[in-house]
Amino acid sequence: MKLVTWNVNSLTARWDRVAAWIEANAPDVLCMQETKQDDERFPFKELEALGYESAHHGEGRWNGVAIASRVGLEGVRRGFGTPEDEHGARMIAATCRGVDVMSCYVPNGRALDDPFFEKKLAWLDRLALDIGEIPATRALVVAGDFNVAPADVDVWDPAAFVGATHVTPEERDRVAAICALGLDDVIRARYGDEQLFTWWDYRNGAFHRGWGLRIDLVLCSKSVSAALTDARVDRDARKGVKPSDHAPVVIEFDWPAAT
DNA sequence: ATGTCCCAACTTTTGGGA
Repeated sequence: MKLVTWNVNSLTARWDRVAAWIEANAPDVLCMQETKQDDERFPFKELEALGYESAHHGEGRWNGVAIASRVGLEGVRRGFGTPEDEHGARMIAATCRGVDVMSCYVPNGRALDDPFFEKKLAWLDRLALDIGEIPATRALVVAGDFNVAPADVDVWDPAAFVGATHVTPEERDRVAAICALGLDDVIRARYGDEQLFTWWDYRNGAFHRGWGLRIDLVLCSKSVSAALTDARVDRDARKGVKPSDHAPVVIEFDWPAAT
């Protein structure tokens, strides 16, 4: 099974590229963030023509998350059903061939002294509560744009981020707490100390200068990570005409798992 | 330090957000 997470930065602006990427890569499950559109514009029919059923949690101009699947899509849940939902359409969950999948767009936080930073922390706390205890038999993948670089190796220049969001102990502790529920950051587990990024600012030629962050994560429960056969970042998708500022993160795992 | 992109609207230019 091939599962992908990709912050597309407007599915309206990105549809041609996303469609071409789907055709070239044939994911079984595609989690998207920042669709930036309402259900009226969401390409349900176009995705269906490509073989996917999809579920969207959108709000229009901002945010918006989706899951497209060609291996089933059951038990769709939009948002947490708690006050943290006021921070926007940022979480959608569904079960795809027995794997519980969450597509998340964590609030950016803006700046350390901005009220939105505390809301970001609260949102991450809510995500941890929503995940809760993970039974050993449960297959769960929590994927998306976390807007947190889990460690300094995930930052092109840690000195440039002193005093900024995405790198603080408060944010990193919360991501670590989510992993401590029983989820593996499978890219980091696979690449050791190697530096690799999933996001590069549009400004300043950041992509070509290698100024990036690894903020898009795929966190897998033990039953999934034990079946993992590949995990990678499709950096090439950040190249070319009208790219998203994020690259897709791709994982593959044997599923149903070998017994 | 801020050179880009995307969206909406009091829309052809500006402001907000990332």
